[in-house]
Amino acid sequence: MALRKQRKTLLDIYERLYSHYGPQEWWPGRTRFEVIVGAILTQNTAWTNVEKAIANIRKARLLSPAALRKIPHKDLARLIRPAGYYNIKAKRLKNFIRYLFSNYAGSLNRASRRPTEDLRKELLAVNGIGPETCDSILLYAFEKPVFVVDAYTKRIFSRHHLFGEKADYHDAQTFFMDALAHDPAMFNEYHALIVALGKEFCRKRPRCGACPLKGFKSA
DNA sequence: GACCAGGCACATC
DNA sequence: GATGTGCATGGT
Repeated sequence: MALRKQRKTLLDIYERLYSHYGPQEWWPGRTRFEVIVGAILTQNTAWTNVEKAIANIRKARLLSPAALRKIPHKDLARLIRPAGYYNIKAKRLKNFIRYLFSNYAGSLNRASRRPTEDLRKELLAVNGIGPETCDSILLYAFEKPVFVVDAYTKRIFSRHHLFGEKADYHDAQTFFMDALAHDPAMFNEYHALIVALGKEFCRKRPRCGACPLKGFKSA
């Protein structure tokens, strides 16, 4: 009963966002590998800065696991400079690459055949890949049915009292995954819509203005 | 010039 | 287990 209400609330919000923003066509990356690189580079960073970093890697013709494996840390750090935290992110990219080669011979296709739960555990064990980056990779690179929670999700849903202010990542994720069908395409669109809404209206300092969730009442 | 962005690991209490 | 801090560029 409570779950049905939760489901209706979540679907109502989804409908509002979808009719306001339309399809988001995420992730903005051309290949699986590019999606993963973006997922790491966008940690606490504006996407416009990530685009510059990825463009630099592409221009240097290094946007592949094998190429990034060979390039020295220092050179990689220089290329991704616009994305900020470039030293730590270069290390994180290298950590992922090392994992990919030692477990899957550098093949994302091989990795994608692994059961979701196993893949999730492995990714979380890579230093520099936390819950959001991990789930972004699972959903957007591997099309696994995993709901991605980010700062906007927590902010928006706690401000609307749909879950507590101190709900952690797993609490928030469970809120969606318990109530919704496990459909990767829908999870993809929902998270992307939340980010679209967040960017426009729900930054740290909210500016609700013409927010499509204005006046929203949960079921 | 302050504030913020599609986090994460690590130190300290 | 909770809370604080470093990591850094570029846009508003």
